[in-house]
Amino acid sequence: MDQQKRATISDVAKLAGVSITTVSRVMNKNYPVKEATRKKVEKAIEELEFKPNLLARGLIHNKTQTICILTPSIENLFFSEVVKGIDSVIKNKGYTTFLCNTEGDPEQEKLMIDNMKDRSVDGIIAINPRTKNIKSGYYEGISKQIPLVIINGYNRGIHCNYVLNDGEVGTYEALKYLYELGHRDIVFLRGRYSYSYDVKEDIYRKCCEEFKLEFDEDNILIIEDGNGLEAVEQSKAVVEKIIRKNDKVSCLFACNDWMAVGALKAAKALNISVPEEFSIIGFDNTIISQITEPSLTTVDQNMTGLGQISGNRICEIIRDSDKENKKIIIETRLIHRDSVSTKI
Amino acid sequence: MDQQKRATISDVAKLAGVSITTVSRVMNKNYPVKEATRKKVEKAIEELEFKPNLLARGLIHNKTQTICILTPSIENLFFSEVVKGIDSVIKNKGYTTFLCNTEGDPEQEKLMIDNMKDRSVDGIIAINPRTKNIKSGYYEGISKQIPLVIINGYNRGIHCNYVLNDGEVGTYEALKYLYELGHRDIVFLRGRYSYSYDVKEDIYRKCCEEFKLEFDEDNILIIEDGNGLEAVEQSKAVVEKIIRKNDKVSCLFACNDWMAVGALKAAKALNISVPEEFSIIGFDNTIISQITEPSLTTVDQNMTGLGQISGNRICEIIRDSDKENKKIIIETRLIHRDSVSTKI
DNA sequence: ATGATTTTAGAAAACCTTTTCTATAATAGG
DNA sequence: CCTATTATAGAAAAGGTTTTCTAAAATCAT
Repeated sequence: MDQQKRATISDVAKLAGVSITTVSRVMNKNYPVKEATRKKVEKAIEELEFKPNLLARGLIHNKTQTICILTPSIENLFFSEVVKGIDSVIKNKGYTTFLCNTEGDPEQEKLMIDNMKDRSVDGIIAINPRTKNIKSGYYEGISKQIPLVIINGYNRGIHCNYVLNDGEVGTYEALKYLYELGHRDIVFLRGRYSYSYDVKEDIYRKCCEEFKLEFDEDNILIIEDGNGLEAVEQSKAVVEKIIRKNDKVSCLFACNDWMAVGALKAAKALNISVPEEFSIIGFDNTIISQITEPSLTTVDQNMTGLGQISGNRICEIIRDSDKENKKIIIETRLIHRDSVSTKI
Repeated sequence: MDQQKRATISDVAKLAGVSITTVSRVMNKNYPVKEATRKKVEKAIEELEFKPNLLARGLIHNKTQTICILTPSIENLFFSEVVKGIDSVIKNKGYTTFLCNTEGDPEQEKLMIDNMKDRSVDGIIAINPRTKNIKSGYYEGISKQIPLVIINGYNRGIHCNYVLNDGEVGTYEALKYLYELGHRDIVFLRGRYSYSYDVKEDIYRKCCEEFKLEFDEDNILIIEDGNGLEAVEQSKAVVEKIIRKNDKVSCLFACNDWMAVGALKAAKALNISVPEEFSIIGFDNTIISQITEPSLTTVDQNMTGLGQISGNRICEIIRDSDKENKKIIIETRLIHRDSVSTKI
């Protein structure tokens, strides 16, 4: 490797016949320099292709123009869409992103944040961080040391900067929609381990009351893994079972699109047509909801927007350090596609 | 923000009553230190929760324990799967990843690499970089300055470290499979701008000769955007057109799963059943191939493996700098699902 | 022309480590 | 007991920048 040594500021100074101080001033335009001197220096900079060493700069300012994105799994459509949103805005502000995959492990989450502190990142955006670390106050502590934005991890009483989508309203509207189409026996399908599922189940229970539906605990289906093909398989299994068991059920609300796909596959396996005989609503509006046959009616979370807003927010926090914490809520929106029809 | 100042090495030295040199030696264990002194120092380190500043360290060694992953679009399933693979191996070797989204723009690609050089990353992994930058020799130049691995961008005569999947064999096997099932009029569907599509088209043309198929230039379909919903829409349009126009065609080979989904949708729109009346083979074996109805027969690229091998390779290159370039080829594998049947 | 003020530029300290070189203390060998 | 060697520790330089403080040069007012 012919690592031809990069020119340093003193190389430039020597070539231009000035001091390094002057070169620095020409680079940063933060102090007047006589026109003639500037020209000389600029010529030398050009000639040597001088680019300042960002590590040295970071060492002085204790700023690195880097932001860390913490995610449970980058290969999940939901997260990668959010990451894209974040990246698209902070890039324009001169930041570069460190990506940390925690694999959903609370301990790794902490280790990685430690690592990021050691690397002097300017801010951290944690996407769906583990509830455990939020509730324990860990994040609240971090938030006092370093600019932090938490996406989808709001906990009452824990003071941090949050950006989250309104899962409550989204769920309510989806359920109400089913109700208004005449459905009375609605299956609710969720994963076991996420705060967002708890919130949705809560709304489901409230809706049953509000709409005076005959509540049946068995209509709440729980699977273990909430994402990916595992979620599809598991959902398929439990949905097949409930349909076989209870022929009154005419529709299903799934906490995310994966689960909805599983439901779709269950219906297909039982030779039940969607949406004519069975309606399905998903959540997230990931790209898969447009690929299934029929396409999925689902609740849009505006994931890119979630990312963009978080990106802007972290920059704000970095800029004027100690403003008070904020909780920013992104609206959801029911997307009508082909997996829902009126109750016959 | 109560950025309580982190302890520095000299704080530790002062507290322990030794020189900073000694503290450094205790930290790095690269020089003998008397047991009693070590104890004192270790106690001080613990007490002050001292963690060395990685920027300062990087400045000296010109190593930062960071690796840059360059990708056209992280929200694309294919890329995010590869990223996950890379991340999983380099994490264990103490590296942290910078993520750069180029949005497929050759100029951004170069800017970001510049940025990464300024940040003194230890190595760069470029996933599906733009052909233009490879052919122009740009990457060959970079490769001489900094450890570099190119995933899926092999170009004969351009000397770099490559990791790639065997698109040629994968394509050949898929086409041969269709041929052996009795298909004689095979549509080929590709995107415009990627080298990997060129490779596949090449094989397609060779297969037509080898299998003595009646070659028809019109059976090569080209769409503009190769990925995501755009690819689905565009594919649907062109496939509908070709089926309408030429009723002999009985099957289609798509250069990736998105395009295959588009073909699936086209068939659906024309009320042609897959696979009974029309067979479709995709490429990549992304998760969507298991979600479509029917599920897609496709060529598996082992994306996680691609990532893992690239991660290991970059570490090797970083370690012993100037070994010769290597080209590592990952095998592909035809995955049989439900979108292909014998020609009736 | 002289002194006061403003421009412009450089020297040196600072940021936090690592590493080389030097010096002292401890041990061994005679 | 004295010298030669080894074990241990510190001072200082280096890495590349920014910034403060000081000094010289140029401008202005009188």
